Amino acid sequence: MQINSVGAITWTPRDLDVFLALAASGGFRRAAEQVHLSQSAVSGVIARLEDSLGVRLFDRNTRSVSLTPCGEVFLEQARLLRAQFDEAARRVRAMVQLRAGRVSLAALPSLAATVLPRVMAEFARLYPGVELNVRDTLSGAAFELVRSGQVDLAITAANPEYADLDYTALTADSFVLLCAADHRLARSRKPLQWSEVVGERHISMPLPASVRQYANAAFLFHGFQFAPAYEVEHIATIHGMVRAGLGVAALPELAAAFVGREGMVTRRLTGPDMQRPIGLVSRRGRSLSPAAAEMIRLLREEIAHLLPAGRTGPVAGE
Amino acid sequence: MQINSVGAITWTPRDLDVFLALAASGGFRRAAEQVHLSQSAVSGVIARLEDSLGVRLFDRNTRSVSLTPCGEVFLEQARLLRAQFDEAARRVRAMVQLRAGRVSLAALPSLAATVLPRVMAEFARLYPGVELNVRDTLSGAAFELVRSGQVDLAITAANPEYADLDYTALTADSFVLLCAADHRLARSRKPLQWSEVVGERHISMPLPASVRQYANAAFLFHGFQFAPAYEVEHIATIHGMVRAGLGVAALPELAAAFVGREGMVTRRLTGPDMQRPIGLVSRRGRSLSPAAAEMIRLLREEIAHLLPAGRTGPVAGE
DNA sequence: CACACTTACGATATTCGTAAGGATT
DNA sequence: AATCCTTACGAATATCGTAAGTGTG
Repeated sequence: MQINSVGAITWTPRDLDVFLALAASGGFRRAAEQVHLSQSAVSGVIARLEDSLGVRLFDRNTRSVSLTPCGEVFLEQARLLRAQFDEAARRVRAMVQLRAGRVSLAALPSLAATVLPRVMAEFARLYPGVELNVRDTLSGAAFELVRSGQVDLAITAANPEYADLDYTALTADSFVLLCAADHRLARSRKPLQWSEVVGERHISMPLPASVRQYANAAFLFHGFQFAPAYEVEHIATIHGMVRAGLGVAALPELAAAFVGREGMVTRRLTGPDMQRPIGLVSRRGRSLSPAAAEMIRLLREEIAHLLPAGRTGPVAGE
Repeated sequence: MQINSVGAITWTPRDLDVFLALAASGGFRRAAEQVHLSQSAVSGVIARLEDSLGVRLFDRNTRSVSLTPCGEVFLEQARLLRAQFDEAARRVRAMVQLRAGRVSLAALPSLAATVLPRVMAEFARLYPGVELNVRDTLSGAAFELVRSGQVDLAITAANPEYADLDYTALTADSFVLLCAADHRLARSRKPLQWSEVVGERHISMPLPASVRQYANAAFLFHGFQFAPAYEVEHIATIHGMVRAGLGVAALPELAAAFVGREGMVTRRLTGPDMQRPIGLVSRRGRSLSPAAAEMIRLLREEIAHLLPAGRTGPVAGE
């Protein structure tokens, strides 16, 4: 009964439920049952509520309980508040349960065009509520996008320049040679030595592409300058040209894995290792969204499926 | 660290403030200062919050604290929630402080046209945020409107038929006679006996009006049948007709008080008391809105001002 | 080595339930 | 006379703060 100076608001969702139950049931005892409390507890909650607002919220008599005009106003607000509580919890839980959210990632074009689409399709099928966002960029740009927070994740070749970012290896991509089915080198399926392919007409990508950089390095490692006959931007173009017999292509196996196989043959390139390390890049110390974590899981699964067994180390012949 | 089964949500506005402070300040110690708590308390609040949602909301390291993706989502929700809390308190308080709300009342036409407008103007001036709603109705309708909750309040003549409603007397209205300034009865200002006015040409209202009912009763009380020469609906019409010398009018003093005085004279009608009890009607056991309570206060004030001193009892001659 | 979050533990405050009290129909 | 809300009081629970612990830059 004392007229306090309208204390700070400290209502819990529970208090609101009690209020709503009382407003709905029109009786302290009935309300108490609904919320699994004793009447006296309900009475206490209501008293505190009224105290904190400085107004009587209910007109009580022994027969019935009804809202005062202020109570009506508060009822409206309490409903909104309750809904907002539920909404807050719902949103976060939807995100945790992968029913909502967004995952954005950057990937090397050679991966974005090959392994990634499968994973994306699977992800979209499993989690239709999650927005999916992919950018196919060169390796440097991928790192930058992660660093600036524009993407959650990048799947790209390792790069020690970006030591401030977390890199976790996924696999190491060995090179294969892709050639037309009627090509001379297509007669056998056995692994090839790099020296056997140096003299061919090669089709590759321009220098900024990691595919090309690793190819250059591989040739250099064996004492040759890599001078491709053609330089094209897209993996699909390489594919078409190889099939047409314009030349052969030395490609990381993940980049070659999904080109249509018809009319072409891939042969493993062995010899001193020249592998492309592929991994995931994310901001150090920042946790990933549940959706991004799940995307990683699916990626790992897909790659494990493609490159079975202990295929993270050097590649032996098939 | 234990993975609880995502407990029920029991966040207080305080918890939200702690969360918001931490998100804004990026440090437990700084957040603790902002909300006047110890770091450990802040740590505890955040831990409980994360526990209740089943997700980590912040990435912490010794140097900095930053929101996780789920934390970002929760931040958005927490802001809305906080705003909704404030809004709820604000709405109710605005109502208590008469900065918002609505008061609807019914009044007898004879009052609605005379005393009420002044009070309404004063109310509107003092509390511009409060919506004002008046219906001028006959006595019976006024009671019905209160009973059905369509108006908060009625100001009308007492009626024992509506014993289920609260009636609190405001005043008792004595009758006065209104006549043109050049009328024979206007020569004196002294109180009149009812017997002196029986023979005049009277102007009154149709039977349903309480003004007419009380006039009938007054005449009957003195042994006469009241047979007005004219019956008109509106007080302003009576006013015009009286001034034009078409007749005189026996009116309750509140109903006569505000007719323009020019060209007319009022004389008190004394003799055996025949007063019209005027009072406030509201629903029994239902509290009034702060605005309605204030309206009552202003009404009382205005009436006390009009009918000074102990003028609630029988009316002596001026 | 310094700074900042986490955990442990004792003190405090709040809340709940039982039971008695009071008021209204 | 019955019903229902309010108040009082003891018990349980939860929270806060101090202080020590741990990990990171």
